[in-house]
Amino acid sequence: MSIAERKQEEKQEMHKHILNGARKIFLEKGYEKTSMRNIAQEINYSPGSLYFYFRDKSEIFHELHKEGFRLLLNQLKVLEKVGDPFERLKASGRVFIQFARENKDYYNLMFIVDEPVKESLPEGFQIGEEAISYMQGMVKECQQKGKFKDMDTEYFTFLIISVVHGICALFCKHRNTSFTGKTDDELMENGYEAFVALLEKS
Amino acid sequence: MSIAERKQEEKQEMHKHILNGARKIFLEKGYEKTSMRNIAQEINYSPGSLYFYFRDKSEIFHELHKEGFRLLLNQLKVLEKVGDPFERLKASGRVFIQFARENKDYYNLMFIVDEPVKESLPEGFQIGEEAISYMQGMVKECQQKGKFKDMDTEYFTFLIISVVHGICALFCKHRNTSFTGKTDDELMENGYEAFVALLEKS
DNA sequence: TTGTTTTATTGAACACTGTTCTATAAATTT
DNA sequence: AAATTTATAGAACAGTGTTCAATAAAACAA
Repeated sequence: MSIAERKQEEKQEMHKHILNGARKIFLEKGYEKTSMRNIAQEINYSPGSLYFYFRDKSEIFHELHKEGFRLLLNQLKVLEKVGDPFERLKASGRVFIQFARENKDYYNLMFIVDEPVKESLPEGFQIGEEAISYMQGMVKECQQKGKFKDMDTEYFTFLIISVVHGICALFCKHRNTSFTGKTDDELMENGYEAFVALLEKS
Repeated sequence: MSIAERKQEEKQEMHKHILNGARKIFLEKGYEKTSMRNIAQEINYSPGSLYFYFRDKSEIFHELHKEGFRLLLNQLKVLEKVGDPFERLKASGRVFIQFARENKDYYNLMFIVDEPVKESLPEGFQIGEEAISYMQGMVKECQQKGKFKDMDTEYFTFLIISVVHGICALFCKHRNTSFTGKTDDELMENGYEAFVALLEKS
């Protein structure tokens, strides 16, 4: 089975190779403006060959989608050592926002563009559900320590996610140019800190 | 100049007629999946003729974009009679969320899809800036009455917009199916009320 | 080493897209 | 009645995602 193994490895390498080309183009031009021919050209392949490795364009995109989540979750992982759940919760929001700022294109692919998410739901957004229950776990911990006692756990979790996503979504669409004299970074950071201040008063 | 006037009116009617067909298709299928041929077919016209009335596809879309804003602003207008700025602010959020819920497709066209916004910026997002300064005005009023005194006006306004938009954006992408046992409506409403509760404690 | 079967790869083809342009018909003006 | 403007249609262009038959290369069987 040595040859079969090598074959499989080669196929995986080609898989990665396509993904590398696709990532570059996708992050450069976004989903809609990236064509299969663009990707093929990037790695000097024929367009048809891509379909030997991927079902369709959305499957390629979806791999990158998952990649983005892995990246984000890795950055959140360093917060595991933060003992106090409220501190951890606050820091999670900061890390999330920082991720969106530093990886605007990934964030777009992960949370804004929705073309291919619909079809590939089954295993597709499981990782998103994990993220939600991760947040919900932190909120519960906080509540066990006396914070946000009078809040419904689910609604409150949904609110927190909404706040953070709202900040990032506005940033990604650069709809926030209307705030004069403040940079995007300042708005996101201080906007979030305003929310933290509200939480702390609660 | 009577004939010229009639001509102009006829042209405006055709303009509207195209817009009506386009609105139907756009709201049915979204921006990307709507083609000029779809729109032309809807009103039994040739694709090329659309370009006699509109520069391109994005211009048609942009008219509907503005239409959505007019709709939303009309619904917000009824809140003018609410005297207390904090009550008005809270109600504005509710109206906004209700608008997104009842007009998911418009909301998508207005705040999520970004294809044509880039090019048509000049007069294009002025209406968005107005909305922001409207919000900021309310926040200022609240502050003059002693509410949120220790908050920076701009950041706090940005936060509020982020909260509301975040809730609506999650709803529009139905990314919130991961919350078991709660409907979208419940999540949006009670998620927002959780935020209101935070504001009231402040 | 042959012949046979998998495995990859290509490039043409299909049906679509937004947009442009020419030809033409209709309406208006001269 | 002739000339001119206005409006419409439909073909054409370059692009899209995707499919498919032909083919080359590699692996396996004899």
